[in-house]
Amino acid sequence: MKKSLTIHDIAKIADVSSATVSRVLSNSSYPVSPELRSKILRIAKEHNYVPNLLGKQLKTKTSMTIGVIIPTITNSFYSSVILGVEEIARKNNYQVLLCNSFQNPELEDKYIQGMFEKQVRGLIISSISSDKKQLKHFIDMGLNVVALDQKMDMPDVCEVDFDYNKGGYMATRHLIGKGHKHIAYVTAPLDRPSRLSIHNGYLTAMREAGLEPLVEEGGRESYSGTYEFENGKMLTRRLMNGGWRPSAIFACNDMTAFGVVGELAALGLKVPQDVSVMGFDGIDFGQMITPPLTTVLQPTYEMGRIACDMLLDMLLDGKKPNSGIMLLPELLERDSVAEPSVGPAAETAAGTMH
Amino acid sequence: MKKSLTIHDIAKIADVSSATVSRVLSNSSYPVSPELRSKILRIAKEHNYVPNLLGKQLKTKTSMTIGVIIPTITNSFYSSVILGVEEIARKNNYQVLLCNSFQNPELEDKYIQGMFEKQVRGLIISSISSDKKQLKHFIDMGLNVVALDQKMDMPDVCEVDFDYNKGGYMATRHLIGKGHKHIAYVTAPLDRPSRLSIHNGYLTAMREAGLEPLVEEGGRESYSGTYEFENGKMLTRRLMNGGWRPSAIFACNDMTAFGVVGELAALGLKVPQDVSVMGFDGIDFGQMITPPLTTVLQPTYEMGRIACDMLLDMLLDGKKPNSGIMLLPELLERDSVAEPSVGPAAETAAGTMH
DNA sequence: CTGTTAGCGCGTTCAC
DNA sequence: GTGAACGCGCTAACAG
Repeated sequence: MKKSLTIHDIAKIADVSSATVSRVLSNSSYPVSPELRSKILRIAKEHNYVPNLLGKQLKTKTSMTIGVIIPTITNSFYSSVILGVEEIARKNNYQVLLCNSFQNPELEDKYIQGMFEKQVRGLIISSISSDKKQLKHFIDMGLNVVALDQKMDMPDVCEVDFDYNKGGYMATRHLIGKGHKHIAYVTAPLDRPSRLSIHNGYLTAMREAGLEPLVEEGGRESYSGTYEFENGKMLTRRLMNGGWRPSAIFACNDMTAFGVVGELAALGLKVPQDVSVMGFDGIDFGQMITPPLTTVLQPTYEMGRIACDMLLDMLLDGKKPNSGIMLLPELLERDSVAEPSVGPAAETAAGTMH
Repeated sequence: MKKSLTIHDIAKIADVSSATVSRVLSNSSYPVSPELRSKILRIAKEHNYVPNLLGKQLKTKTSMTIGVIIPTITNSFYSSVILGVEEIARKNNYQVLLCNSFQNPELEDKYIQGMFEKQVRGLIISSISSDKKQLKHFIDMGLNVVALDQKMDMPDVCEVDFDYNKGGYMATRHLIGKGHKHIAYVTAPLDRPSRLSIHNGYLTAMREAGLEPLVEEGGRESYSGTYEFENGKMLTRRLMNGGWRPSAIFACNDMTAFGVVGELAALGLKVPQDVSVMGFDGIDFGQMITPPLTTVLQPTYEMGRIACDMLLDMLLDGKKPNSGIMLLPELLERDSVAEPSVGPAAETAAGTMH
């Protein structure tokens, strides 16, 4: 195993001081004569010089890396966000330290500590931890934080948010606009701000239209990877066995909507002829099922890019950008929503109007 | 912004030397009297001491972080692998630096260089770069590498492999066992070892059974996120317009299979009654479509865990484990494959036998 | 323009 | 059992 060179080795070979070598190799603006510069550059290249950033970082107190903490990378929402984060990071010569917290607060804290020890001073986090004490402490010590997806409500923490409320409202309005009156909402547990907001949007739209809402809420979630899907199936079964048969079902996310579609098929019901289905998220897989899923698009990649941009602004300029940003939803109209048929479901609906 | 303490600050407060503080706080085996030990521990805790790992790493020449380079995290195959990698890393107090190469060799090289500069000495990589010169150099300099998914054929590089060949063979055998004679294989470009292997397994099984193979190969791929799906659709269209109508279609991966299923539906054909479809990968979404996809399971999470274990072995013991490991495929029987019907497709098949 | 020197925070000899 | 002193690789102040 070959030993790697230091600036001192290069200095010795070039017969100059290590300071000069440093000035050249670190692209310092400090003046160095063209001859020496090219000579040092040549020698460094010849010997495959690779700088040891630890030395540099120790001195300059900057580790060119940012941390990202998310629940789990296998959720395509987050993997897409990360792709955006990494793109911006790369363009600024930063690297990304990835952590999956599984929504475990202790793990989350441990990760933050570990990153701070490595002198990471920029963090993008989708946090669930209710106890912000530790994070607060690190922020005092110089950590810059951008919150993603989940609100933090902390001073000095920038947020990249998405208008879940409006998304829920838009989706419901779309269904109403198609003529639906019996619109059910199926959701994972309403224990997170984002879910509550979508739910709220749904309720608002229903109320506005003078329609009676019907919400089915799932049980405690697990990280099986198919929880959402199973939840969608289960809630649909419950829904269709109830007396109040919806002509449209709105799901809190696309994976849950897949479950809804699957269960509807199992019950012999056609989408969208018999029942319309609306998702939320806009993941790629939505267009791969039959029929392609009508849904609300959440600009995940863009969220990642923006979050990283904000973080780098904080890191470089030391200035805190406008406290936050709110991204807007967009309706992705595909084929899983249609006007209610004049079948039994619609007739029941008409019946309730008298 | 508060300033963080160093061991010297702690030493001053405790009225001892920084050496003693270091010995206590770094869990050194060096003997220190119990009184001093507890005193130092107490003071460190009271003052929220957080070690600066850069100093430690500079001294000990070990950065407790491993690098992972993959084509793109949005591919659920890789995100699942990474989850496994990170779990093992975390249990060993390592952290993960994530890079998406988009199969761009220059980006790949740049990332490797960047990591090496940060003193990362362990790398898990799914490389596409044909020019291994740079990597070879870094290995000489002390980089430990585990290749994932893509063979590297380099000495000193451990491989975690999957028996794609056998997987392709098993899938085809399964179809044959169900009574299919007209089995087509649709695939993304055969430009990667893994794809060639699956293809090979298919050919072998067909040849053994005295059946005529039919392969449809897609055009150059992009990273649109839905390339595989579109490719599956396109190839299916081409296939069903041809004279030789298959009773079963085997796709090189699940996403492509989704495209096959979707296009078949668009053509008015039912799966599996009219045409059977077999996927490859075993991603979670496979069970979320209708009908649930029969496929070959690739133990991605396990691959990640094993790769990371191997890497840590190399890193800690300095020893190179047995050069590689090969994971075996498993058939995941769901509902997209059935016996061929006695419809037109089967009759045509029978016809060719005479 | 160039070199000398002094740390960054930590671990580790080597004396005591 | 403890402390003083040195150095990991690099940058930045200062002097020339």
